[in-house]
Amino acid sequence: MGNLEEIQTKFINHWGTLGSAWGVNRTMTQIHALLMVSSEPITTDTVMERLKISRGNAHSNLKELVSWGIAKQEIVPGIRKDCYVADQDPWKLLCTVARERKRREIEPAIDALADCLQEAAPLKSKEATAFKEQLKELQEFLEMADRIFSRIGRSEKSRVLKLLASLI
Amino acid sequence: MGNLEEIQTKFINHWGTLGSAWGVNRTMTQIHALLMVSSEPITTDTVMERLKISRGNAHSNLKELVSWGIAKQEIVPGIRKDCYVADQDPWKLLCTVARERKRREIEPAIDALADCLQEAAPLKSKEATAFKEQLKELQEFLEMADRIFSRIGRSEKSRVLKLLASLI
DNA sequence: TTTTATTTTCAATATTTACTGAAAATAAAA
DNA sequence: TTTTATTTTCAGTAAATATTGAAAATAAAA
Repeated sequence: MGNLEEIQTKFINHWGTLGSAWGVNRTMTQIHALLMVSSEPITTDTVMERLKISRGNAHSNLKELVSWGIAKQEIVPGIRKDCYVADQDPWKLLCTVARERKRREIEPAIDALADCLQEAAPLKSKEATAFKEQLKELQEFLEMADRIFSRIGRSEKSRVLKLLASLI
Repeated sequence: MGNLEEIQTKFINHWGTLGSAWGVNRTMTQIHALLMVSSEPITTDTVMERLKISRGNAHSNLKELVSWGIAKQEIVPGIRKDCYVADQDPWKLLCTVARERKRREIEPAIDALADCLQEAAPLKSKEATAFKEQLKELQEFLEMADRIFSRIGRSEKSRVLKLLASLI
C-alpha cells in the first residue's frame, strides 16, 4: 500500500526498463516518464530530487529529450529556472520517435546500403550476384520501413489510431 | 574498389551499427548480417574468422540469435561442426523480432502497468486521479502495440507486405 | 558595477556491458 | 576403452556508456 509518489516511482522505473530494452538511456526514459505523469512543468531540481541523480545527469538527459523532440522547455511566469514538459499523449510520442528514428537511423542505413551496392556493382561472380540480390531485398525492406515511419511521423493521433487499427 | 569480402564486411558493420541503435548487441547483429549474406550454413569458426572475434563471443551470440528465433542450427552432412543459418528474408526477420519483442518486452510492460494501476486504485486525490488517467492512456497504447506486434508476428511475408503497404 | 541564481561543461569515476581465452564438459571416432 | 574433435562455461579483463560534482560560463537582480 504505497503513496502516490512511490507508485509513480515504480512506474518510472518500469518505463526506464522498457526504454533500455529499446536502446535508450535508462535515465532519459525515466525522466520522460516523470514528465509524462507530471501535470505541471518541472525543473531540473525536481528531476534531481525525484530520481536522485546529479545535476549534470539531469541536465544532459533533459537536453537530449528536447533534441529528440520528446520534451520541450516551457517558461513558467514567476519561475526563473528552466521548466520542462512532455506531451502526455503516447500517440504523439510514437509520431515523434518515428520521425526521429527515421531521420537518425533508417535514412543513414539506406545510404549505407546504396554505397555497398554501388561498390559491389562491378563484381560479377555468382556469389557477388547473390550478395547484391540480398542487399536489394534489404534495401526494399528499409525503404518500406522508411515510408511507414515517415507516414506515422507526419500523422495526427487520431490518424495513427485509424491507420494502426486497420492492421488488426 | 574492394573485393566481395571487403564489401560484405562493410555491410556487416553497417548492419551492426543499425542494430545497436535499436538496443541489440552489435556483435550479434553483425553475425546476423553475416548469416544473411551467406548462401551456405556457416560454422562458429567461420564467424570467428570473418568477424575476428573469440570463440566464446561467437558461440554465445550465435546461441542468442537462436534463442530469438532469428537463426537456427542446421546439420550439414559430412560436417561435424554445428552450422548456422538465418532466413534471408527480411520480412520474416521482422515477424520474428515482432513476436519476440512482444513476448519479452511489451507483455511484461503491460503487466507492470496493471500492477501500478492496481496499487493506485485506492488513492483518490486529484493528482492520483490524473496519474491513473495517464497510466490508462499508456495501457491503451501498449495494448494496441501488443496487438500490432502479435498481428505482424503471426503473418506471412506477403501478408505483412500487404498490411504495411496499406499504410502508405 | 557587484552579487546572486542558474545553466552548462567536462575530467574523473563508476557502472554496465561485452569479450577473451583457456579449462571443463560433451560427443564422436578410433 | 582411449583419443580426438567440438561445444560450453565462466572468471578475469577490456571497452563502452553513464554519472558525478565541481568549476566555468551565462544571465538576471541588486
